[in-house]
Amino acid sequence: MSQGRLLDIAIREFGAKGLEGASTRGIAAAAGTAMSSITYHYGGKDGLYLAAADHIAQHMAEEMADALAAEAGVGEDDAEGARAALHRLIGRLVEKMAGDDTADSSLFILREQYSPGEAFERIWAGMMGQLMKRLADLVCVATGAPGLAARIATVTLMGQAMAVRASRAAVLRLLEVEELDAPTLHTLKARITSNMDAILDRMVAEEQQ
Amino acid sequence: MSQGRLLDIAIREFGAKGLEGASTRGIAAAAGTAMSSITYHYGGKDGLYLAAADHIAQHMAEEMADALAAEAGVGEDDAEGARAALHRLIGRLVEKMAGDDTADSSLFILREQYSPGEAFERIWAGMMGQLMKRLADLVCVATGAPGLAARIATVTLMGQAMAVRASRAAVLRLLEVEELDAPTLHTLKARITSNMDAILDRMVAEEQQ
DNA sequence: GTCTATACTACGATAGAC
DNA sequence: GTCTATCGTAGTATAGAC
Repeated sequence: MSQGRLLDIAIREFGAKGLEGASTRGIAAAAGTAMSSITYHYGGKDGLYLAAADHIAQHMAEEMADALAAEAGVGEDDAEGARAALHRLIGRLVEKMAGDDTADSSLFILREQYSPGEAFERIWAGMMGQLMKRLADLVCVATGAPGLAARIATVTLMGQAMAVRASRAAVLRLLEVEELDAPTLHTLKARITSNMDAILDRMVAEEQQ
Repeated sequence: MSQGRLLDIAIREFGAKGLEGASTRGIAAAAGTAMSSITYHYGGKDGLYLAAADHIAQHMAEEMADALAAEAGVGEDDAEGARAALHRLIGRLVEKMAGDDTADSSLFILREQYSPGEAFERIWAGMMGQLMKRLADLVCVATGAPGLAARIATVTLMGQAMAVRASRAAVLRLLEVEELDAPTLHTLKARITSNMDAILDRMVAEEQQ
């Protein structure tokens, strides 16, 4: 029995039904194993839930690792370098949010944010916090805005990337498409990139006035 | 037994655990009534779920009704009027998303968008679709951008407003606050408003070039 | 390590008292 | 209309075979 496969199924089930709502029987059955193997490997339902959170954090860290590493060299006063780094990171984020493979883990995270517990702690510590703080630092360097203003702007940048994931069905309805096809995604990415430049330019102007 | 109160509790439970995960026993107990009264009033679990969706649609329609009505008079070529209307509508949306009273229904809607069914149909038809299409029309008038470009821009505007709701815990962590207090919310609203102007200005420039 | 068997609790639906 | 009682099913945990 592959533990990775069991964790993927657990993420899907916990994401869809929550810790209480999902059943270890259902998860075990979907993974083609006995329920008691969950007890053996993870100590029970709660242990499986935390292991699922760790699995998400690890997977996301791997997905963003190269993108984060590539931007590690941006200096304190390299505004253009910071902006280019933001373009790459937000662009990567939009692609991830648009892809189908983030659906299950996104729902898991969305729910965990609704009532944050130990699982959110691990996801934040594992990857999410690192990424968001890095984005905020880059906004700082790109605009010269103070920390708090940069962090608030970061929230609005991330929100644009997350819209296609959190509000997928509504977005598809509004755009009158069946799925997020390549041309639509390309147009959306271009819009978000252009928005980001417009926002950063305005923040630079606000700092200078 | 107040049916409104039962539906509020149902929205909370269904939002947290999903249709399968939530239990009619738990919902009835929280509402201080017998489980069989759900069967009597709504025919069963599925009926209660759809009634909860209708309740959300009705409540949101009431909350946004005056804001939508006030913008109904914006003409076809009134770019400034359209921009002012966008400011008011998005501002209202940010406040709603920041408030605690949208937490339960937001989670219900987020989950329903993950695997849309009859319940999403009703929420979209009842309010959400109307609001998003109106926003897109206003972006059209404000920028002169064609329909598809305006709808895609609308997605990015809505995303900024929804970030504080969908990613609440992460936002609080990044901003290093315990809750979304008035000064923080004010700063965020100002940022989103300013972002919107920057985006719309850029779209106007893109159309003219 | 993975399975079956079992004990106990909680689920949704329904029938019927009032 | 709202309640209690009951049925069949499905849940977690655990013990123990292999």
